[in-house]
Amino acid sequence: MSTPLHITISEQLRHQIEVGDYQPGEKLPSEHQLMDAFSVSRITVRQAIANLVNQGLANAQRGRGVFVTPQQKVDYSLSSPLVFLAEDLAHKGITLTFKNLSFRKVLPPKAVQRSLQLDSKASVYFQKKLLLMDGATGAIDMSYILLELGQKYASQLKHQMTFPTLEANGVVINHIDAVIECTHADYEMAGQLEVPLGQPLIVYRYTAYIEPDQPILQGQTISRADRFCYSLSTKR
Amino acid sequence: MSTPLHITISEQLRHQIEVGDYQPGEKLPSEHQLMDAFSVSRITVRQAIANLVNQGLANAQRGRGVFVTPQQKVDYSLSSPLVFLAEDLAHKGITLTFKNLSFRKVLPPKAVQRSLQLDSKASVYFQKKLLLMDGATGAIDMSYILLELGQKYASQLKHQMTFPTLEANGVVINHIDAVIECTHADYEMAGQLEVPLGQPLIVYRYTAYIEPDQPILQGQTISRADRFCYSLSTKR
DNA sequence: ATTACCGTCTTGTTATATCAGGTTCAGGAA
DNA sequence: TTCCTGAACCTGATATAACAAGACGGTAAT
Repeated sequence: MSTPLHITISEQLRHQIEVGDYQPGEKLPSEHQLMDAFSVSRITVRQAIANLVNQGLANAQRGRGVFVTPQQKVDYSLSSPLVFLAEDLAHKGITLTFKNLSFRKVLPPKAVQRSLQLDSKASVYFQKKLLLMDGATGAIDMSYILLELGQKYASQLKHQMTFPTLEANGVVINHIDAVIECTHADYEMAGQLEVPLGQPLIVYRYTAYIEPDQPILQGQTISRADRFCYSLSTKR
Repeated sequence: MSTPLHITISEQLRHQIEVGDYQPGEKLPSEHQLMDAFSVSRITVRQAIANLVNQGLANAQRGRGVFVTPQQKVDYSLSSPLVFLAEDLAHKGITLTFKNLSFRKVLPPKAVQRSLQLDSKASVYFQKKLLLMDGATGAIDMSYILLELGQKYASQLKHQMTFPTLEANGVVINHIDAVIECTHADYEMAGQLEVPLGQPLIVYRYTAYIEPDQPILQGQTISRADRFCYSLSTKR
């Protein structure tokens, strides 16, 4: 027996999920039922379920059961990030809501100072927003914006996404430098985004510039990899 | 005690890794040592280590021990994907090697037929390449390319990346539509990319066009999220 | 009718135990 | 000196067991 039992079990369940034996949102058999069905111990069954959770195929809810995770991703277009994501999603029947977690004047960390080309005493506004799609957590955006802009558009920034707010107020963003990478949810992030520890998160790190080459905004959007993807078009 | 022991342990180890008590590549204490140190059972220690592995902080090697995973990512620029990645990496002292896993004429799946605007009987070339960075697995690229191009540049395509090969032969790519998303390694992918089951992978799905609006290439690069990131510049 | 409580089901945490199968290295055989 | 082998150590797989704690539904009390 070269392949472990827990792999055999999780692979079979995975197959059943993929062919639709278990529908998205449906409850999988309980640990006891699986123990009986496969004649294995609870540890083995739990390992198999952990495999599914780690693959993003299922999510366990204490006291309730293990459920098939629906696989639907929201597409965020990087080619036109200024488009109102909310409206874009509304077309697909998804409601986007915000929760302003923080909006305050701070002294930015050194790295931000550098990329925003600030002198060491300059304050900026720090904003942290939680993005909910149909009420479910989707992403957290944390960014630093030049003091004057933050001050001027404070009320709007608290209720809208940053790019559209700037755009709507005539702040023309010339270009955005960005890096996309993927990390894991640490204990803290896992709690905030309501995912199991270690689940993949997409980090979109950006710096936005206006007119000549003046950086005005720097931040990162940390999104749940099971609910977000990014699209782009590279032109020559 | 509201937070579980395994979380307490993994969080402490995580902290020690982050402050450098354990250096990248260094071996963590063995399970038995951790059992003694924290006065817990082996199951608890193993759960704690699983937490670290799931967070991409450590990797376990049977018979050898658990080691701190080095966190160094290769940056792939999407704004100029035609640049020779190999040369780009060479500047950073990283050697890029290839392994051609497959190169053959096939009838493409329906989705590819559509995006390459082919009629249902047209064959294309399918290529599958394994990308190694300093000998370590980094990514797998699978793509479908128009029959004539595949045939013409077969020998080069087997040893180089696709975009630079086309570019070097005067095939001018006009634009690339792409989507970036993040998935989990299933059992098969985990084996090919040498990561634990469920580790995050970045999927770069692309369609490349020439001249008027003629698609010539469609594929996806599946890369290890712990070793890859993508950078881009969005211009207005 | 509404609320409170309790039993049952379910997952989470943790301990103890055993065998399997890699890795490493020292010591002995060739 | 080289090679083989076995002890010691390490992680992986799996069983059994017990208690904790969240969810849920039914029943009894208000």
